[in-house]
Amino acid sequence: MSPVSKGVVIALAGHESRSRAGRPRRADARRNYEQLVKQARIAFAEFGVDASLDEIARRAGVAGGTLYRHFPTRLDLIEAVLAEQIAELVDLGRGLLTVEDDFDALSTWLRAALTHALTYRGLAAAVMNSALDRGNGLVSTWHAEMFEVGAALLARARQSGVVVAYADEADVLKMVGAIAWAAQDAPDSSAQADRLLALLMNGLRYVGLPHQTGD
Amino acid sequence: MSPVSKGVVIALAGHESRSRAGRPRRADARRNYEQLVKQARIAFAEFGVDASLDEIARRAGVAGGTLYRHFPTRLDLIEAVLAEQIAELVDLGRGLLTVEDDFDALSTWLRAALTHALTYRGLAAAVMNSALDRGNGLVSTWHAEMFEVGAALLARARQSGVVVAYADEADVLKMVGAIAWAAQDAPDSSAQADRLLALLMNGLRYVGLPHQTGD
DNA sequence: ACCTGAACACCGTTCAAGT
DNA sequence: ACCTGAACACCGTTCAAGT
Repeated sequence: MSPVSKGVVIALAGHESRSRAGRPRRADARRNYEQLVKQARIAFAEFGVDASLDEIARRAGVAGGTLYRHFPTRLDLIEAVLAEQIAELVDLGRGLLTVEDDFDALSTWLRAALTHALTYRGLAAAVMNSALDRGNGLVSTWHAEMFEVGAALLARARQSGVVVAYADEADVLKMVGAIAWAAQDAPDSSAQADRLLALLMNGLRYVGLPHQTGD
Repeated sequence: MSPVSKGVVIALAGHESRSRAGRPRRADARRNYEQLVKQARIAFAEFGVDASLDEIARRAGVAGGTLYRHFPTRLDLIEAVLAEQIAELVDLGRGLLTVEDDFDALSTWLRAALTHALTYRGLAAAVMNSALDRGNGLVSTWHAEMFEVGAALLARARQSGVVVAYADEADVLKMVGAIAWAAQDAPDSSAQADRLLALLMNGLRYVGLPHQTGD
C-alpha cells in the first residue's frame, strides 16, 4: 500500500501507477489494475497458464475490455503477477554473490529459482523458459536481471573450478525451468523436484576428468 | 498398408482395424479413422498440442461427431499419432540391452528418446511426462513398454557401477522429457537439447565420490 | 453401426457508445 | 481518459436425426 513497500515493484514494472504518458492514473483505473492483478494471482494459482481471462475480469468486477486496456496480452498480465517474486529472487542472488562458498551460493540460488519456477502451476517455469529463448530480447527487464544474477553466480563458481567449464548460463537456467515443468504435476512433486535438482547439481560439479571407456 | 508392416502398431494400439466388440470395422469407419490420424499428425506437427480438433475433422472430411466417436479424448488421438514412434523406441531399447558397453547403450537410447520427445512441437514430451506422473497407471500400454525398456537400460548401467546409485528410472526419463520441453522453442533448439543431455549424462556418470567442501 | 450437422456453452478480442 | 457491454469468430462437446 505505502509507496515505500511498493517501490521495488514499481521500479521494475514501471506501469502500475502511471499511464504510458507518465501522468498519474485515474483513481478507478488504478483500483481496477490492482484488482485485476490480485484476481489473476488467485486464478493462475488455481488453474495455471490457462486460467480464463474472462473469469478474472469478472471477479475483478470489470468488463472484458478493461482487462485488455490494462494488459494487451496474456503475458503482460502474467508478468505483473510474477514481478514481485522475481525481484526477490534477484535480491537473494545479489546477496549470495558475497557468500564465500561458490558452489553453495550457486546451489542455494538455483534452489530458490526452482521454487519460484514451481509457482502458479508451471506458469512461472513457462515464462522463464520463453524469456530465455529470446536471449537478449528477454520478455521483461526483471527477467534480464534474473538472468544476470544467475549468470554471475555460475560464472564465479566456474572460474574457481568447482563447476564444469562447459556449463552454459542459459542452459543451467533452462534446466531449472525444465525440472519445475517436469515435476509440476507429479504425485510427489516437490520431492521429485529436489531429486532432479540434485541430479543437475551433480552434473555441474567438477570432480576431475570422467574416466574414459574407449580411447 | 500390408498386414505385415502394420503388425506392430496394431498389436500395440489394438483399435485401428476392429471395433471394441472385436468385429471388423465398416469400410467407411476404417477410412475415416485413418484419415483422422493422418490429418492429426500433420496438424500436431504444425501447431503442437493445441491443434484444433475441429480443423482436423474438417481436413479429414468428417464431421465433428465422428472424430469424437473414434477418439473420445484429445489424448486418444495423440496416442494414435505417437504409437508407431514409441514402438520403434521400444525396439531400439531391446536391441541395446544386448550391447556390451552399458553406459553407451543407455546414452544412445536416451538420445533417441529425446529425439522422440522433441517431435510434434513438444507434444510427445508432454505426453511422456504425464504418462510418467501416473506411475503404474501409465497412459497406454506402449508407454509402459517404453518405461520398462528405459528402466532396464538404466538398472543395468547402475548395477555395473558406471552410473550413480541414486539415479531413479522415472526421474531420468522425466529429465529427458523436460529437456525436450526446455529446448523446444529455442532458436538453437537441437543444439541446446544436445548440450542439456550432455549435462544430464554427466550428472548420471559415476566418477567416484564428489569432493566434499565441509566435513 | 456409423455419420451428419445443428445446438450449446464457453472462450479471447474488438469496438462503438457512454461518462 | 477510461469503462461498458454487445458483437464477432472460434472452440470443444453433445445428441437427435438420418443411412
